[in-house]
Amino acid sequence: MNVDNAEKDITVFLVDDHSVVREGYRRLLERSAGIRITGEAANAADAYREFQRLNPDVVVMDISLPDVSGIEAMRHMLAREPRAKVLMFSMHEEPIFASRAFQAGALGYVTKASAPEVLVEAVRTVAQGKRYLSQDMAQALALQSVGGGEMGLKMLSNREFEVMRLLVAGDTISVIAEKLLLSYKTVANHQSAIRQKLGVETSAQLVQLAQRHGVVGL
Amino acid sequence: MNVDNAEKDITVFLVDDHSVVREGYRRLLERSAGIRITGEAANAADAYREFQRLNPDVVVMDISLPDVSGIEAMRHMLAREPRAKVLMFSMHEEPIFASRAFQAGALGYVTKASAPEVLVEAVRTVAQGKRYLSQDMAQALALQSVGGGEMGLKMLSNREFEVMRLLVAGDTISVIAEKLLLSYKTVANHQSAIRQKLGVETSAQLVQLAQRHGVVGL
DNA sequence: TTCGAAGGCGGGAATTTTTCCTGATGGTGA
DNA sequence: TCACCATCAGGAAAAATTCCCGCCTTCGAA
Repeated sequence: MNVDNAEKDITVFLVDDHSVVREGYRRLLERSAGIRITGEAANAADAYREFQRLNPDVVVMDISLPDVSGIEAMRHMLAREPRAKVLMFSMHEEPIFASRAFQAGALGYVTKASAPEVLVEAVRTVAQGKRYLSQDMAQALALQSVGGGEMGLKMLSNREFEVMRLLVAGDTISVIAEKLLLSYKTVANHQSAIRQKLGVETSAQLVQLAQRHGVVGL
Repeated sequence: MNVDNAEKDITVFLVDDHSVVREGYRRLLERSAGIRITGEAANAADAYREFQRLNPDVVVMDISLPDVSGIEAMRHMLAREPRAKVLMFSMHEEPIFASRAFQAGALGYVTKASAPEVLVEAVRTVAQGKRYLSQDMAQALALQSVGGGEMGLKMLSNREFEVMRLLVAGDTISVIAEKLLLSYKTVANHQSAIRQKLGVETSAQLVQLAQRHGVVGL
């Protein structure tokens, strides 16, 4: 924290809806030399606004946010500032989430189950503009691509995937429309497309399929 | 530990599988006077062993653990030491979790979405042997009991239960009607009754509720 | 640069599903 | 016996879903 380092400090912006978890990030990262927390947000809307104002080196973003998903929030940021470096930090161990995150432009993906040092390591790596993938996730992703695994969910577009997750979570069409700022009709149409693409007839089947592929929470 | 403080400090034992989250607990609680972290564990097995050794005043336990659930772990502890004070700290906003936690003997339940001070407050309250329930959860639990909510699959008639299982299994109304030798209308009407009695709006919610109650296989 | 494919959005109309109300039947316990 | 409830099912109305369409925007290939 002396002046020499100040210009080299990596500024980090935290996005997570659980304040206790943010405390955890903060403590871990601030204990590491050359890393400084420059701000926090608990939801996507705040995150986007603060991100523009602070222009941090790295955004550490949880996937599960109260309003829209962290992946959506990241997309939003990247649309405005394509050089933003986003590190996704999620409780989801399922490779599909990492896959989606990278596809949407994330530079890194780390699960919360990882050792604390992994997060620090990931932040440093991402700050340099390099990709980072935690060990366990790399393993899982590799196995997935080899095994050919879950054909189904891959054919969903981003929007469809988003809608599917909320449907599986139990949200009604109306609630989803509100959350995603879409019309009821659009969401209903997405739902039809999802059912068709995945070849399911009932919501229960959709839930089961999603659960088999590990798309459980948010 | 000198004698003066030892008898006044509240000793807290943390159980959570995410180390970053444990850091968050630790930071928050240690910043509060009169609270001391005496140990940590990342899974139920370790938690149980350490609990016996350390005999802390309060156990702060996450519900989601890698091996068995935090509720099971708590049950285990209470079997050995009925006076153990366990504060459940979970990401689940659904009242069913709080309900089950209290039923199993928890003294407190706080969601991770709560403000940090709430956790500290809860630890102090629980340490005194008093129950603690976070504001949002109290609200949800109250509404649930008033609204008749998901008191249980018990209020379903035999026929309704039968239909529910098939619905959860993914069968369409038509298929169920065939299997049970009923008219489409009858099954559809049963479905309506089921939804109403269980207080769910979507099939996905129904599946989740059924799964929580262990109606998974057949 | 132009073109076409694809994703995303949402309206309209037809169709299907769900809800709500009603009545009939048979069993059960007070 | 009688009240009650589970079960079954039909009709009508309401809601959800599907299928079709058109309009944008983006993006990569020609």
